[in-house]
Amino acid sequence: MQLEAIIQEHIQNALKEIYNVEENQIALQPTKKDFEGFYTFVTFPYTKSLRKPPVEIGNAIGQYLLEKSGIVSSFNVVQGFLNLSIADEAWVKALNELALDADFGFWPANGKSVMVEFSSPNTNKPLHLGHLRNNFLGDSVSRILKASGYEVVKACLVNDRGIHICKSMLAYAKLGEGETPQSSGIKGDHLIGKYYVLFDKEYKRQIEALVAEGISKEEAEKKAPWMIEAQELLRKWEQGDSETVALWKQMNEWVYAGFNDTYQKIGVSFDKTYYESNTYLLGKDVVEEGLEKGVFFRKDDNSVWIDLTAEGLDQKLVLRGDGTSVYMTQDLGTTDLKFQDFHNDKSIWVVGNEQDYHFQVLFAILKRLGRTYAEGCHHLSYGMVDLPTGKMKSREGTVVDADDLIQEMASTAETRTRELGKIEDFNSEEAQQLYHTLALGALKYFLLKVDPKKRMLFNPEESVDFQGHTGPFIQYTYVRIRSVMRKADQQNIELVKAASVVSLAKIEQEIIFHLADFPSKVADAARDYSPALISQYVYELAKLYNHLWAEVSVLNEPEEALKYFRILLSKAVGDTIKKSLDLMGIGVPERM
RNA sequence: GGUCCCGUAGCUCAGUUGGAUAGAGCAACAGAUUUCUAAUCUGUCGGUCUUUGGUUCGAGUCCAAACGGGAUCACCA
Repeated sequence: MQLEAIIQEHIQNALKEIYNVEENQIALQPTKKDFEGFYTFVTFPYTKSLRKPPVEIGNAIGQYLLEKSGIVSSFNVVQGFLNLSIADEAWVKALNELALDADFGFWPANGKSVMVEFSSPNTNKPLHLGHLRNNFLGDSVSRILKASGYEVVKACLVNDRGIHICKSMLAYAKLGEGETPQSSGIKGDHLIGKYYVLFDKEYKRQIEALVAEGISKEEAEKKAPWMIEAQELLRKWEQGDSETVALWKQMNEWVYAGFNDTYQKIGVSFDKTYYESNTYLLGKDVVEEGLEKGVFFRKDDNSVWIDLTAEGLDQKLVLRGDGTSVYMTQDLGTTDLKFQDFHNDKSIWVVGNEQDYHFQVLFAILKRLGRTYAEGCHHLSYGMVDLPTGKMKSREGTVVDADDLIQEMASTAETRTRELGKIEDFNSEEAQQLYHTLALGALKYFLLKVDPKKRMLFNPEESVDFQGHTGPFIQYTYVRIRSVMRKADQQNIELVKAASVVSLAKIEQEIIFHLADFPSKVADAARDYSPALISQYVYELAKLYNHLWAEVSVLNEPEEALKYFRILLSKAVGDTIKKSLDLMGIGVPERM
C-alpha cells in the first residue's frame, strides 16, 4: 500500500475518533521545501465545521498519527499546515515494494479501449517539424493510455487524394521528364514535395501574369491555366481515368516509401491505416439519416445543412448542392467506420488547433445524431510550431524538414560525443545507434515537454540542446545508473530487499517520495492526454538522482546495509527513468 | 465583429486542480573532478504572475471586463 494512502486513511480515522467527522476525501500535498516534512495536510477547510482553531486541529491529528499510524515519525504545525515526516523504516519498505515490482507505475487493464488517430499526412509533401509534434504527441499519448490500462488502437488517416495531390502530379507530368527517386537519388516524399513547390511557383507566376493583364487577383487564382488543369486532373482521377490513376499510384508508392523510412526512424507505427481515397465517398448515408431524423435540413439549392446555433455555433454545410462531399461529410463517414471497425470506448484525434472549430461541430453533430460513442470523442488540440522567421509553409519551402532536422541533431550528438571521448571502443554501428538515440531523445523531449495546447517557438540555433532540461540530460542520468549496476553485477551483488536498519539522508527520502508518485503521474498524464506531465516528472527524478550522486557514493559506501539500499534505490530510479522515457517514445543508451 | 486558445524572470517553460516566502533550464558570473561517467553538481544574479475589479480565511490558479498575441468563422482538406 502506498504511503500516501496509508496516511490518508489514518487522517480519516483521526477525524472520526477525535471530532466524530466522516470525511472520505483527504487531500494531501507535498510539503514545501522550506518546511520540515513530506506530506502536508491543510486544516483550514475544517476550522468552520469543527469550530476549532487550525493549529489545534493540526496538533490533535499530528499527535494521533504519531501514536497510531506507525509510519509518521514526527510532525510540525505552521498556521493551518500539518507537516508530516515519515520514518526511515517506512521509506525503505516503500522502496522495497516498488523497486522489485516490474510493473510498478503501470495500471492493470481497465477493460476499455481507445483509438488514437494521429500523423495523418498529406501525400504531396514530406514531413516537417509541425508533423513531428503531431507524431510524437500521438505516439506518446498512445503509450501513456496503454500504461494506464486502456487497450489502444493507433490509427492513421492518409490524406491521399484531392487537389493538392493533383498539383504535384501536374507539375511532375509537365516538368518531371521521367525523374524517379532512383534516378535522382532523392527520397520519394521529398521528390513529390519538390514538384509541389514547383507547381506553386509556376501557379504564382501565372496569377501575376493575369493580374498584369488587368484581371482581379481572386479571378486570376481561379483562371490560372495550371489550376484549371489540376482541377481537370482531379476530375479524371475521380472518374478512374487509367492514365491518371497510374500516375497517382506511382507517386504514392514513392511517397509511402519515403514516409515509411521516416516513421521507422522516429519509431512511430500504426495498428490501422485508413486511406482517404477509400473513405472520401463515405458519409452520404449519414446525411440521409440526418435528414430523416430532422437533424439536417435542405436548402433551396439542394445543399444540406445543420443549424447549431443552439450550441453557440453556426449553421454548417454537410453536403453540397450537387451532392458531393465536403470535409465534414467525410469525417462523419470515417468516424462511423472507425467505430464499426473497433467499437472503441474513446476516440482521440491528434490534430492542430486550427481545426478546433471543425471538431466542435463534428462532435455536436454526432451528439445530435444520437451516436452512442459521441461522449468518448476528444480532440487533442495542439499549437503550431513557429520559426523565428514566421510560419512554416510547405508550398513556399519555408519549413524545417523532419529528415534534415533529425540528421542535423544526430551529427550534433556525434560531435559532442567525440569531444567527450567516452565511447572510443564502440564500433561504427554502435556509435551511429547512440547518436540516433540521443538525437531523437533531444528532439522528442523538446517537443513533448511543452503543454500541447501552447504554440511553441522553434529556434534552430539554440532551441534543441543537450544540456539542462533536455532528453540527453535524462538519458545521461540513466547511463550513470547503468554504470553502477554493471559494476555491482561484476561484484556479484544481488538485488535484494533493503534492510530497514539504515538511516537515510534527506535526498534519499526525497527520491523514494518522488518514485512513489509515479503511478499517479501516469494516471494524470492519461487523464489529461499530456506527455508534458511525464516529462516534468522524469526530469525532476533525474535531477534528484544527480543530486544524490554528488552527495554520496553508491558502491563505495562502507556501511553494507546502506550500500545495498543505494543500489536498490539506483535500480528503481533507473527503471523508472526508462519507463518514463519509454512513455514519451524515447529510448535509453547503456553508455554515452 | 462572433467564437476558441494563450499571456509567469532577458529567453524557453513548470507551477500537482484555491494553500505557506511563485520554481526550473538557458544566458551571465563565481566555484567543485586523487572517488561509481563533469552531457554533472553547488552558489550568485534575475519577478508589478499583462491590467483592473470580484468571489474568501487564502487567488499565478476560479469569475467578469479591458489590453496584447494567435487560430477560426469556405460549397478547401
